[in-house]
Parts: sequence; C-alpha cells; structure tokens
Amino acid sequence: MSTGGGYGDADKRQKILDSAFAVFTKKGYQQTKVDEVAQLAGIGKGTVYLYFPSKEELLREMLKAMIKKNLSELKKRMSEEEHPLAKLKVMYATHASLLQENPSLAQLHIHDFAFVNEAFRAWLEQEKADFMAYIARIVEAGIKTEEFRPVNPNLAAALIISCLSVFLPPYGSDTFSVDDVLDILHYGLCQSLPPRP
Amino acid sequence: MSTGGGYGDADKRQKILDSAFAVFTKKGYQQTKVDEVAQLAGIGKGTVYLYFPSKEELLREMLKAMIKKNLSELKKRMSEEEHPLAKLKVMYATHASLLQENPSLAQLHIHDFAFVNEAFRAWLEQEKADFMAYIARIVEAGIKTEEFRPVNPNLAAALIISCLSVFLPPYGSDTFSVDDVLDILHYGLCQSLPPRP
Amino acid sequence: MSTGGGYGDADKRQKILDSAFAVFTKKGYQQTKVDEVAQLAGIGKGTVYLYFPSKEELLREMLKAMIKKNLSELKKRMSEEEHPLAKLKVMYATHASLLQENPSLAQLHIHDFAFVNEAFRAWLEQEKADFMAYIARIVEAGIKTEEFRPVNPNLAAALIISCLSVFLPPYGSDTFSVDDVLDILHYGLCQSLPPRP
Amino acid sequence: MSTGGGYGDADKRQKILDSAFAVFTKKGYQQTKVDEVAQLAGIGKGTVYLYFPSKEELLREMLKAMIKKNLSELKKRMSEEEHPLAKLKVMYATHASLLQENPSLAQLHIHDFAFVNEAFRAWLEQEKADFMAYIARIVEAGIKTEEFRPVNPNLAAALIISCLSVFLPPYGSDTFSVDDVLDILHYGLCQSLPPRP
DNA sequence: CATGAATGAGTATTCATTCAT
DNA sequence: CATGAATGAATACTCATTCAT
Repeated sequence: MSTGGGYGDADKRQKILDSAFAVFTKKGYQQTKVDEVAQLAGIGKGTVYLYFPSKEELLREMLKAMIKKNLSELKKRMSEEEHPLAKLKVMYATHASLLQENPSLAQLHIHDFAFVNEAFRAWLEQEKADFMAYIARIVEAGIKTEEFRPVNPNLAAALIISCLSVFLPPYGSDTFSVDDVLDILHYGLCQSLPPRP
Repeated sequence: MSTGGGYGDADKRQKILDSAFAVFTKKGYQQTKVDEVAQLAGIGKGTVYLYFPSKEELLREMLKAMIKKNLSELKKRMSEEEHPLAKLKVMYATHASLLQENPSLAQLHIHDFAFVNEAFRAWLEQEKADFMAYIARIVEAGIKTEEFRPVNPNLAAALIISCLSVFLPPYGSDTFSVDDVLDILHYGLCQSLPPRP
Repeated sequence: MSTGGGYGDADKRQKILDSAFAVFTKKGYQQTKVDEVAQLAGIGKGTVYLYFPSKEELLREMLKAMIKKNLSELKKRMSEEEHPLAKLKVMYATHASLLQENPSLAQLHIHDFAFVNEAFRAWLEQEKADFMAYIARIVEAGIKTEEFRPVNPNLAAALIISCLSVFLPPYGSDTFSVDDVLDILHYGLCQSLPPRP
Repeated sequence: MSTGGGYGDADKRQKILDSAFAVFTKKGYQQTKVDEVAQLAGIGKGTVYLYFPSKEELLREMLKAMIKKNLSELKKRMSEEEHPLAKLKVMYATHASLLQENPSLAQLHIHDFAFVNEAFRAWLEQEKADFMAYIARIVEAGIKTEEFRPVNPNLAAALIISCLSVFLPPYGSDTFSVDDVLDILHYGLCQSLPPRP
C-alpha cells in the first residue's frame, strides 16, 4: 500500500521541510526553535532528529530544496521559450509571480543564513555560478543572432540576475512592472546610441 | 594631557566602533563575543558598556556609522560632478573602490543582522529611500536634458542601485569593470532601438 | 513505572522545593546558586527551569510552601483543642517543636528575602493578617467565657505572635520552656492585680 | 581652624553614614549601589573608599552606629527612671516614638543584613545579650521589690524585647498604644490568678 | 518508530573596587 | 584629598540534542 512503507517517511520529511521554511523565513535561524518547527509539523521534537541530524542541517536541506525547486521552475519555464528575449521575459515574469505567490520567499534573500557551513556556501555559489552561466549562454545566443550587442556575457548575466532584486522588499513586487524593467534592461537609460569604438 | 583634552572619550568610542566593525563583519552577530571586541580595542570588557548599553546597540551604532560614512562619501563625490552620466560613473567607481579598499564592507551586505530592531529597520529603509530618491532625481535631470530616455525614474534608480551588487561577492570586485557595467546600463543589451509607441 | 504513574512530576517538583529550602535557608538568596539546588536534588540545572520559571519564583514558591505547611500544621493541631488556653498552649508547643525538628526553619525568619515581589509581599501580609485574626478570635472567645480579661483582641493576638520569637535564635529553642512562656503571657509580670478603672 | 584638619573628615564620614542608612534601609544590601550612596552624600564614588574599606564594612559601620545610637538613647532615658515599671514604660514609649520619628528604622529589623560577617553577627548578638541582661536586671529588681512575680528574668527580658515588635510593620506604630501593651505585659491575659504551686 | 523530559554548555551584563590624574 | 573612568569576576537562563520509554 502507498501508506505502508517509505511513503509515510517522505511525507513527514516534507512536512518538516515545509514547517522549517515557514519558521526560518519568518524568524531567521537563531530565533527559530526546533520545538516550533516540530509543533507546526504536528510532530514531536525528537522526531525532527529522525529525519535531520541537526538544526543547521535542517536549514541547509530546506534552503537547498527551496532553491532547487524555484530554480528548476524558472529553468523549466524558460526552456519552453526559444528566443533569448522571450526567455528573459519569462524569467522575470516567473520570478515576480513566484514572489507574489509566496512572499516568504523574499525572506530567503533577506535573512542571511550565511553561517551555514562552507560546504553549503560552496554548493550555493556553484548553483549561482551555474545559473549565471545558464543566463550567460542565453546572452551569447542573443549576441550571435545580433539581437544583443557584443557585451561581456558574464557581466550581462550578473546584471540581469542583480536586477531581479527590484521585485524584493523594500521595493515590493507590486511597484514595478516586468515590462518596464525589461525595457530599461534591453534599451538602457540613454537616448543616444552607444559609442562606436 | 594626552592629545587634545576631552578627546579621549570620542577616540575610545570610535576605537570600539572600529573593533566592532572588524569583528561583526568577520564573524556575524552571534559569533561575536563582546570580550573579543574589547580586546581588539585594547580595553576591558566592562568599558564597552560605558559607551554602549548592549551588544545589540553596539551593532546598530556600528552599522549606522558605516552606512552613514559610506553614503556620505558616495554623495560627496557625486556632488562634485554636474552631469548625470558623470554622477553615475563616479558613484559606481566610488562604490567599487570603497569595496576594494575595505573588503569587509561586503560582509555588511551578506551578514544577517536581521534582529536589528524596528527602529533601526525604519531608519535603514528611510536611508535607502532617501538614496533612491537622490538617484531618481539625477535620472529625472537626465531625462529633462534628453540624455536619458523617458523611463520611470524610481525604477531606474532601483535598477541602478541593484546593479551595484555586481561588485559584491561572489562576483568579486575584480571581475567586472565599471565602464563595462555602465555601458550596459546606459545602452542596454539590445542592438535594436526601443519600440516606438 | 516508578512508584505510581504521573507522580514523577510532583515528586520531582517537591524534591526541588526541598533542595531549595535547604540551600536558601543555609545561604540566603544571593549566595544560593541554581546549580547547587539542582545538584542537591540530583538533577540537571536545566530541569529546575522546567518546573520554575526563575530562581526568584523558586524562592517564592518554596517560601509559600513552607509557610502554608507550617501554618496549616499549627492550625490543625490548634483546632483539635477547644479551650482558648489549650489552643494557645498547643500553638506554642507546636511552634517550638517544629523549630526543634527543623532548625533551618528559623533561617526563614532571619534571611532577607526582601526582593520578593509585591505580589508575594501582599500574599504574605494577608497570611499574617489571617493568622492574627484567627488568634484574635480565640482571644475573643476567651474574653467571652471570662477566662481572659477584656483586652484588645488584636493587640493580644499581635503580642501572642510576637512572643513566639523567643524560640528563635539567638535565644534558641532549648532555653525557655513553653510553660514558662505561657505563664508570663497568661498572668503577666506583676504581682499586683490590674488597676480597676 | 575648625575647618582645617579633622573636622571636615568627621563631617563627611557622618554624611556618608547618613546616606548609607537612607539607601540601605530603603533598598536592602544587594540593591544598594555604592554610587547611589555617594551621590546622596554629594561626593564622588571613590571618596567613599577613603572612609570605608568596602561596601560591607560601610553597612556594618552604619548598623553599629544606628544600633548604638538607639540603644544608648533607650538606656539613657530608662536610666532617668528609677522604678522598674517606669523603666519599662519609658522603654516602650521611647521605642515607639523613635520608630514614629524615623520610620526607616523599622527597615533595619525587616531587612536581614544577616550576611554581614561573623564578627558583626557576634557583636550584634553581644549587644542583644547585653541589652537583654540589662532588662533582666530590671526584672530582677522588680522581683526583689515584689512588684513582679518570681519569673525567670531572662525569659521575661526576652518576652519584653519581643513584644517591642508590635510597633513594627505590618502592625504599624499607630495601631496599638503603649499603655495597652504594658497592660497586657504586666497583668497577662487571664482573669484568674496564677496557679499556686 | 515516536516522543518529550532531562540535560548542561555557553555568554551578556552588572557593579564593587582601584588608581591615574 | 577627591574623583570617576576603567576593570573583570561572577551567574542566571536558553535551547539543541539525547535517549529511556
């Protein structure tokens, strides 16, 4: 039966991760008590330790899960578009809508969680680097089709990713429209044409 | 007398703030021990409490001092330029050079420090809002002189500020040049001209 | 199971109260370390805080428990007597024997414990007032049966209670006999008869 | 000159003792800060240590001074009376009036101050013993003149001293009259005559 | 498997005392 | 003599983790 063996486990583990996300994003690491996570998950405190060896590891697993899930959603929707410009647009739109659907996500950016250990930091930087490379490849494709100017693809990727933060507090996700952001990103601030070297 | 007369107090307070900056940025709030700050300042632990009522308040005062100092330096240099484009350029250049001179500054962006109280959070958002308004006014000036396209000045300001983060880890301040960043910010990613509505 | 089932909690709480009584009466509040109370109770320091929210509250609870227990013992034995004189006699005898059985009780009168909060002070004064009223009613009964002279019952009660202190240090409970004390209390110091107004 | 040498010292020492009395009786030992005593005396904190080697010693000196002063006043007035009954009456009257003039005195009885060291405790018990002996001699004199019954003079003295506490809180010094107290002390509670052995 | 009672390491803060001025 | 800035010892309390049931 589906309720018999390993299923219950995965369900409970997921329930713990969900509670952990809720509490960690609301209170930050130090203010989060394992008790509270357990209670929110409707289980005993000791049970948390059957699934995660420590509070730190629980945080790391939760962060990994959230980041993976969101990046994967982002990439999935982007992959459904072919055109570089369309990919960027769907990325921004997806990012904005994910934040709007789940405002707690914004806390992941605000709370540090930086004390997580070196291994996690490395994993996180790798994920960022991978994602930046992914965006850089899109930029390169755009440059190749001459839609984009011959900019440094890595820098462009870094800027594209940085600009996602305009949808985070304190600006708020309601303030700016995706199209307006893309307008500036695509055509720049200046009236004039770029200098010809 | 030592150096001036009555200066001792302010000197010692500043010395404590400096030590606090060094230790807080290196270790984060929880891992920072008041003892360590005191030792680095070359004073006794109790002395810290003659100048600051608590470890939390010490952090807040240190953050305020650093933010004020850096924003003030930024604005001072920007005010020496008249042209909007020149102002932005000097802002990016100053930001990059401040980070290069003092890499610990980058930690201010990374560490959590989220427990800072509501009063501090309010102060910080006000500072951010003020700075964004300051940038927005520069953009407006650029629009008026028709150097800039008629974009939303607040959005432009938010993007300009967001893009400063490309000089922070994990990208690193060595990776990208100020001119390259400004090139993309000014002329956008696209080869084509913006759509005419 | 240990002894009963669910009794463990109350047992441990009582064990902590007993240890607290021993240490607080021996050392006073400030010199008492929570660690020491815990060790004497044979438990960990943290466990004390599962039963009492603070060291102060532990003291208050201990004091309340001791006072209640002793007053209750006093009243119980007094209620078994009918005659006012017999009641007073059993009160003095019980008081003296309680102090002899447990000399630490005397410390409750000697130690400061002054920081006890307003709520406790109010409770304590109420207990004292209740007990004084109880004694005053006994005096009134004695006056009605004309065993006692028509004295102010409240004053008589206050004096009767005050005189209990001759069994406390530094006089010591061995020095004076209950009968001798009662003799003076009943018939006064004077040879002559009281003045007739 | 009178202001030159030792006079200023004695004045300041006394001023410190007065402040110490005020603060210690109001707050108890632990809650009293040396700073506060110094400020009330209008001097610097360090100056206290020119006159008293420690906070504890300051408390002891203050207590000694107050006790000596009050006992001496008591004895002085009692010595002006010849008759045992008159001596007791003036003792009670003086005690009640001293408490009324300076309610803080009552705190000396309420606050423990028992942690003061062994030497002080010994001194205090000696003073008490001396005073009890003094009262006992008065009782003996009364017995000799057959005004008093042949009671144990030490017990009588202990009871006489114990009964002084009816003028202390929580009973309050306004509640009971000296004459009423003496009436009970002299003629006892009972209507009947004491048993003849 | 699940629980939650028990544990004890770890740290900010106070304030009596000192001593350079 | 007088001061008060500086010191640092001393301690209650929290909460992640364990393990007997």
